[in-house]
Amino acid sequence: MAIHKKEAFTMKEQELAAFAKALAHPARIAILKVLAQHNECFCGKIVEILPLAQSTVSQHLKELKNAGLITGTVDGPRSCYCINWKAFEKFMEEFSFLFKKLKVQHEKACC
Amino acid sequence: MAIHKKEAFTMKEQELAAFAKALAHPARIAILKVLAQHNECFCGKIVEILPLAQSTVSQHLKELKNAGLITGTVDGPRSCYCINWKAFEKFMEEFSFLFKKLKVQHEKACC
DNA sequence: TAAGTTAATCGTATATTTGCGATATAATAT
DNA sequence: ATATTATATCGCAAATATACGATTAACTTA
Repeated sequence: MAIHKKEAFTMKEQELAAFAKALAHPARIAILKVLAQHNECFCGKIVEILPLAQSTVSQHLKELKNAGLITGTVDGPRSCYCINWKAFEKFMEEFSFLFKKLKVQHEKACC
Repeated sequence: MAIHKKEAFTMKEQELAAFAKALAHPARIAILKVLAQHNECFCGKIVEILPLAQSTVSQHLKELKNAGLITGTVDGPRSCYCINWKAFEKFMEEFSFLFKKLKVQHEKACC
């Protein structure tokens, strides 16, 4: 492909795509579930529950963190991860807004 | 990586991830916008608007179609693509449901 | 200080995605 | 029948993503 063309699209399109990408792997959705269900949400707990190696879980956590969906704070030798509900909600709203906007545009264009 | 472990997760997790994946590229979000804004939504129109080669657009359309987000019907020498609003709405609802479920679980776990 | 625990990072292998030109296919128009 | 048009598919190159073992870093405990 040579060069990625993501920068050719609008910031909003890129943002939405990045959010969707963070959720685009079942492991990351499963991790969010674990984080929601357990209050003390450190990496080892997730490794215990999911069928993935520690390094793999750590990598998925990093991606969720980069996307802003979770926060990670150092807690002694551990890292405590939590869902960033505000960011999560914001993204959900933006997707819902996109969907509604598309519907309105479609109605204008064809009906 | 040797082996993908997607099959180790629940069907629902895989479904949601697959939907997110379809939206995980700005080009595909841009394509959905074009489809919503134009009533006659064939491939050439999209190629005209987006800074991508025809084969690339065709590939993105294929992925959106595989994810069930759009339908494509042959219309003479062209293919007419339309957003599958029902499927789109269903997925939006499932994501919104996931989000709400996570919040409820989190409240039970920590408050 | 030494040993143990936890998680991040590195290195590597493999799979998938992205992108495009070229070609093939299918319908239309001349 | 031939040329034209529109799109799908093929083949390739390069970038990314996924997965894991090994190592490193950082903190805790004995």
